[in-house]
Amino acid sequence: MFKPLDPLLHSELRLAVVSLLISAEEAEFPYIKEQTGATAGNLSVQIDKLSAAGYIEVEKTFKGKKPCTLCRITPAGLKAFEEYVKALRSYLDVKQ
Amino acid sequence: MFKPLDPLLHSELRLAVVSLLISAEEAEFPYIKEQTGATAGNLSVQIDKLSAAGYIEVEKTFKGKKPCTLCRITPAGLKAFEEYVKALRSYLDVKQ
DNA sequence: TAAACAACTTAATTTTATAAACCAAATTAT
DNA sequence: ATAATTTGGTTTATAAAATTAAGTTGTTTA
Repeated sequence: MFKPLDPLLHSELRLAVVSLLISAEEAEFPYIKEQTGATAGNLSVQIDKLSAAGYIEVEKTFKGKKPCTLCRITPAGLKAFEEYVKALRSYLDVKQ
Repeated sequence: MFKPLDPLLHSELRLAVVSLLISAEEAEFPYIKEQTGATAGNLSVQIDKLSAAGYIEVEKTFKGKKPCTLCRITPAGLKAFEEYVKALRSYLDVKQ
């Protein structure tokens, strides 16, 4: 009846990050922070979790002298997102 | 960009309960328990939260001699669900 | 050169979800 | 009759998660 929802994606902030990265293909930490309205601490933690799960990849470079954290979606992340959306439909597609 | 998600509905079990009640218009505790696969304790807690928020109404009656907890969606619950789905779209509608 | 800022991370706190334990009444078995 | 089991839950305790607050490192600006 109801398909289980990937707990890693069933989180407002992590879902926003993944959604953003699917659209953007690549984004910097401050940009994600601005777009999601998250605090830096929260975002840092959630990015770590997505990265640990292999849903995104994080590259730490420099932009001139400033550190720059670049994030990208991975194929696994894209697949997980698609599965999540499919599972969600079992909750949302309700004949009223 | 990303609309906030009603935390009361952004929970796997509570979303399942509301989804079920929108389809069924009325359901008993054991039936909801079976359909969602939840434990009685967890379900009891989440039903309380939905009820406290006015998203569902809970009627305690008897079926013969056995207690029977009946749940129904309320107009507020239906509206909240619709808003939630609308908000979710801001995360899911992603042009790949 | 000291204060403020950028870009984070780590640690602490709060919130939330889940599970375990419990309760009361009814049914079934002995 | 009464002891054990089942039904239908609730309450309390624990585990996990999200969020915030504090701290770090290096940089720019006054």
